[in-house]
Amino acid sequence: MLLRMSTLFVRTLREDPADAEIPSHRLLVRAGYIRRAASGGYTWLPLGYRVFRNVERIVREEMDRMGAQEVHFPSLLPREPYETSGRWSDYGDNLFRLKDRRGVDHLLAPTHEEMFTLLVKDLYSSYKDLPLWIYQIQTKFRDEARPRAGLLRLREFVMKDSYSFDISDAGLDASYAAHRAAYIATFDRLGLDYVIVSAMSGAMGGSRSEEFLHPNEVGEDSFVRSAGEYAANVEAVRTPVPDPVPYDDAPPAHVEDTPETPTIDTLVALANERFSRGDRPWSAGDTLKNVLVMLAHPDGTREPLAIGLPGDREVDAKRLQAQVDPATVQPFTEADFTANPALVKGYIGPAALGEKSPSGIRYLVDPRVVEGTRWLTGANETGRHVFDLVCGRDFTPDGTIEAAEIKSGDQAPDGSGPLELARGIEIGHIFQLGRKYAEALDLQVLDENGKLVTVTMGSYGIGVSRAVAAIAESTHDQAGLCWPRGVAPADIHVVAATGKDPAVFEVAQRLAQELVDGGLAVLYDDRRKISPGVKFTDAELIGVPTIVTVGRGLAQGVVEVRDRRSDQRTDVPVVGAAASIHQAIPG
RNA sequence: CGGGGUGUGGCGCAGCUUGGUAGCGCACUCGCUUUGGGAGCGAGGGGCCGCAGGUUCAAAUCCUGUCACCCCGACCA
Repeated sequence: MLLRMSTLFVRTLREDPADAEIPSHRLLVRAGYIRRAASGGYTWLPLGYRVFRNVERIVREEMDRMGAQEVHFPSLLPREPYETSGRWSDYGDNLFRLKDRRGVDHLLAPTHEEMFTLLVKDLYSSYKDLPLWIYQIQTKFRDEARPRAGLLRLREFVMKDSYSFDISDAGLDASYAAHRAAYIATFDRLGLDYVIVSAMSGAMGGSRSEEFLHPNEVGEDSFVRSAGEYAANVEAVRTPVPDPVPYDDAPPAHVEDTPETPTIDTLVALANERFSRGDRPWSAGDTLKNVLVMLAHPDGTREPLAIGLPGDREVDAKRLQAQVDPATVQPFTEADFTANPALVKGYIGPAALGEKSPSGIRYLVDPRVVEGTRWLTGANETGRHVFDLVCGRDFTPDGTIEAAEIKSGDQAPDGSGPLELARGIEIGHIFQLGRKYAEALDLQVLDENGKLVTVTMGSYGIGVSRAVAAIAESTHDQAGLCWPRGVAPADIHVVAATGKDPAVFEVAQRLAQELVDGGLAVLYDDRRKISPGVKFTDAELIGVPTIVTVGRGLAQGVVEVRDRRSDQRTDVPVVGAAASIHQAIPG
């Protein structure tokens, strides 16, 4: 394949586009790979589409290699299956809904669980047909509230989604493991770093779910990892539970006047001023903060919930939400306080909380609040707090909840050391769906005893367009893009480093053609009247892994071969140059 | 949905405060020169100033409304 710069449909930009902030977005636009066509929608230009197709090809090859079979669904789908599964409404505003000319509802598919399930139901009815792994590489539509960062979050994007169908839980485990291995192989080939983090699996719980995150500060997913093996989505982090503390020697709880202390900060300051203790000053971690929220359940009922946590931590809204799903968390309003007179805002203490308390409000505490721990907390009277309130002696919560924020330095639950917080781009997600869709859509097969059993499923996604952005994000440098071999738009970029000398063009042209004949994809800068400087900067911006410069070296009978990433340069003789260049390229 | 910001040629921007019929750099076209690190000179083409109302003799500029886009947050396989 020979691409000539003189005719290639591309225009490189000298300046960064104003709306691009992150490197992949900036450089993909500047180098002429993509153009914005809509909010959350990008056009692939020839260079970009070549990269896209390379990524797609690698994903496809690894899916085929594991034994999955490719199918292809429409994106425009009827409402009915999604109505049956509940997702027509559950998916919320992110679902693109539309009507046809007869007023019939349709949607643009955000994922295809329903259709895959129905397809299998349509064709298969025996355990002998399973396991089955099928996948597609498809355009997906999601009406994202806020598309952002170029290709990172789109409203129309390409995803590889595959689905496994098994008769048993053990079979699902095996299908899941097979996908996990295929994903590892895929991302390794793409040259993308990743961490595999355990993820929350939503309302059903219990099922296994892991995300492949490419660690990068522009990513939208927060995760934690330890120096050891441990890595997890922030929502999925379990707090190590401390051992109970003996409290025989603990003084009895005592209520003190603490005027004007509605916040943790003011309380700690006052405690140190008036109630200083010998061994160490009071700190936020000595206090027990009680936060109220209102849960809205899917059936429309509302339930107040009190969360007790050490005063040096905030409630993490995402972690809390993940814990209470499918209910949603709403703020506790002034009206709610009025409706619960037992709650004294700013001075709420355990005595007023709990299902057996006067308020009847369910009271869940952070796992660190174990038996024997003693706390400085609200006394349920304005301007008063209680000291030395011992958990298990003076109050008993209704249970624990993982809602406190994770802090860098917290211990990993598996004992592998302190956690570090990081950001990542979600490039893959594997998920044991279980029987949710099979039950909703009635996918059953006969087992070996002739009995109907419900099939268990897994779903597995790779964001193809997002992977392009992630690769650009992780490989670029100051001068431009810097593609790994395998996804680059070409193998070799041949630069005729002059605007006029016909001999240079002749040699460059011949060399480019020889490389093409050898099976390589070559981008050849054959532009006349373009100064060498421009060609060099363009080559660096475009980021083909090997740049061959034909120019003044010709006088000595050599051309320069340069590695884009390391900038290492070698002169090779013109005679036999194609062969030696080809040989030097791995793969 | 909350907060912030921006809409002027393909791209990046100035002009707006203080109304007078649109400008700069890059890119593009033509000519001459130049040719190993975003060349020089000269001559050109291209913009109903996001849209709709209003004020005014006159609106890119002032007023009202509206739309779009970007960033932060909320939300989100």
